[in-house]
Amino acid sequence: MAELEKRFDRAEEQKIYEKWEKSGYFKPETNKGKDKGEFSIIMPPLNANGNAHLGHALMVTIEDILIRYNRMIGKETLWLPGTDHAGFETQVVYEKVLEKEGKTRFDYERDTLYQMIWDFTESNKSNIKNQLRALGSSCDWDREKFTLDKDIIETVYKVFKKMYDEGLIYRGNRIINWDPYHQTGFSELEVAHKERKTNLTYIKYQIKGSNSYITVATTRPETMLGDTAIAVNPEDKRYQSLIGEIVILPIINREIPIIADGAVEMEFGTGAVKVTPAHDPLDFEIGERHNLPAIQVIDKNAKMTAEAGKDYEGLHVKKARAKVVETLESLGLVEKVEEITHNAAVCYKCGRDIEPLLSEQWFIKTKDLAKRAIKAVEDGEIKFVSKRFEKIYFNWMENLKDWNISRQIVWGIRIPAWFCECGEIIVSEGDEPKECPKCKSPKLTRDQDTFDTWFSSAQWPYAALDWPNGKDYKKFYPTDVMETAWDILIFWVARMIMMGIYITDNVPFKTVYIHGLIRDSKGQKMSKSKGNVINPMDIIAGYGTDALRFSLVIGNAPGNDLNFDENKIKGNRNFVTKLWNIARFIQMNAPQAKEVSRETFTIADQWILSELETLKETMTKHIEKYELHLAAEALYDFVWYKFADWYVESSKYYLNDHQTTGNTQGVLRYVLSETLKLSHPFMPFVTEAIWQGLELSDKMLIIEEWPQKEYKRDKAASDEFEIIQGLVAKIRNLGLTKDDSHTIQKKELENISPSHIELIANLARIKKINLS
RNA sequence: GGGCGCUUAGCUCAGUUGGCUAGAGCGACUGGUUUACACCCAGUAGGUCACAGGUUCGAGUCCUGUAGCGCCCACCA
Repeated sequence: MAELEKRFDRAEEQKIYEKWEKSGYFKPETNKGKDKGEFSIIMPPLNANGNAHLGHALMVTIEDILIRYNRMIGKETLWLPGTDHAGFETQVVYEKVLEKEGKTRFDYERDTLYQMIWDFTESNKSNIKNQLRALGSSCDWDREKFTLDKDIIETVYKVFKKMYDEGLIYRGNRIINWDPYHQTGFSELEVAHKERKTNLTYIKYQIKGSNSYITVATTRPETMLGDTAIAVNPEDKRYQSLIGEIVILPIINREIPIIADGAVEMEFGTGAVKVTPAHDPLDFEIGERHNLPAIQVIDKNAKMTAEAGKDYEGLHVKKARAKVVETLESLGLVEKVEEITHNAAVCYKCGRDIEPLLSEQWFIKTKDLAKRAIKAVEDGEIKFVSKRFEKIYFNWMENLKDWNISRQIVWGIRIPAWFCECGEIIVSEGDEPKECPKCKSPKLTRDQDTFDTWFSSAQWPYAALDWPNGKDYKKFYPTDVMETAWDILIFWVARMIMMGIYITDNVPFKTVYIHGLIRDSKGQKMSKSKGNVINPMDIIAGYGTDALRFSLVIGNAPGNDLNFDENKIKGNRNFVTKLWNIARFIQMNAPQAKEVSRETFTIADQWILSELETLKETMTKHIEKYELHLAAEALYDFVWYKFADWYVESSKYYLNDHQTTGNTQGVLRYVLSETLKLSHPFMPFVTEAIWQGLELSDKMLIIEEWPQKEYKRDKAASDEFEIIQGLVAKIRNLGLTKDDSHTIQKKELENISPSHIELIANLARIKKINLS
């Protein structure tokens, strides 16, 4: 047996990890035949476009704790790792790489660009996987998946076709959020809103056949070139008589009707609104209800089209806006201009303006999918930790819109649809179609677009498990826990629930554990631009993985954001060292396994064993309830303030008495080994290192059994030991030295056996206690 | 406009279904080189649990309202 070093060497962590990985214990097969059931977690696929951050560290820590605990319980435990191509996100990252070389993505052919991003992604993947290893992730790397794996794409295609055939997916020319800078459409979720001051222009439209006008207010005067109606609220008394009248659209001189629609707010502006179905989401809806034509006056580069008239064609919207206002003013049609603050739609990544415009895209009808997804949570088939996230989930699901799943980018899963000249759309889940089934023409062009990344990640739970026939799918679906951060609750979790139920007729997971965001010490979000990002690998290098993991978990209630504080890490590094030193003490003083005899337990033995039983119960209960922060706290308290401070201290006295030496050694080793098992999910490295260093068994700690109830408590003995602790503390605070003696009154020793007076003197580090 | 949180010791936060004198870590202060550990040991101080009502034998915990802070969603053109 090699002697433990003075300090736990962080470099050992890597070796321990290699041993584990080589052993195959990360695989569910480790517990095959134990008949304790299954436990599974699919790891949220990591974006393969950068390095691991502290959020990943938190995710891995929580999941790894659950996995290691369940593995020790004896369940067949699957933790499936994966990476995500992260379509648009990765493209944005990669565009920055290109920018440094003075290029843009439009400088490359589709296939070349795809290959370049592929290579970029591959190198990131291997980095990030090594970072997960450094964090101690005991996931089954042989089952790793990538969202662009062949089998995943096949699943995505199969599902797309099924949804198309069943009418849940349709292609439509609808208003979408277009990003002229990135040249792609977005779903509602990728649009951010920025408060901004802007002019609200009041424009007069002449009513046909009269000299009177109706005034509308708009922040986007240039879109008036595409107006096809004026709308007022049907309840609005001011405009009752005008409904059905025709107005002359200035500049263009188009005749458009005044219509009534309930969506119009009477309080805003003049209560009359210009309707531009092609360039405003609300107007689009009004247009649909009233069968209004949609005239596209803005193109995908945010420039005016020919429809806007030759005076405006080619002008950028901002220039066109100024020109329209100028022209209207010269015609005397601008009533007034007010400055207002409103929320402008911008790209969530770069903050540039979003242009709502008409575009052919693929949409998912979400209404029915949402209904079932809501019910599953209402019925408790899926539970959220913490429960408050259910409210957010419901709030969003009840207001869902159809989901635009097509993106005009190269990096992603290409949509398997072909268009024929005859107008037919062919969706194929497999090979490229040879000819149009309708007109038999062989001239088919494939859709250029790719899927929204979330369309594939929404399918992750069943796709990664090889739905529908895979062995893992049959055994582990639905998974037990989906663990992720709250900021992708609706992007991802909600959509997985919808897709999972639709495809498998079963929920994709039973519990959703939501963790918080990690902020800097001042509570600010970490971001590259602020320069306050902390790299978990630096923390690991400085303090060790165990200290980092423990710090991320202790005192952090599920779902709450966490302010990262290096002092906390330091404190928990000290805790790791504490455990290490307990082990060193035991190695020196109880080097061999010893049988214990229960009949001759000392009060200290009784006390620590009783406390240990309590700890086992407490920790098990907390972990089962996903209260990892409380489990960690109980562990910390036991190891430091009970085991180290009192039991190890009193063992110094008992080890010197040959009558109690053997039992004390046995109990020291026993309590240590049980403590290591209980600590292992939280601090896997140091515990395994001690376990093997002290040769506590011939198995690795990672596959030891989670501690079960073992000792019956002797309450009287434990109580007595606690009274002694109080007494000792009091005496120690008197500032006596080892040569002093101290006199105490007999009545203070009421519940203490006289045989323990020497123990008290010993713990108090004084020579002798006299009684008076 | 709708929704969700937060407000507990100087700082960062716990506090499970309402139940003993409200806890931890860090910091501060007092004392201690004790044969595992100064990345240590024994202690001390510090809180009208944001505020105001209510329910209850009992409220940090449940209800109502107020204030401050934060976040999410949303079609004020």
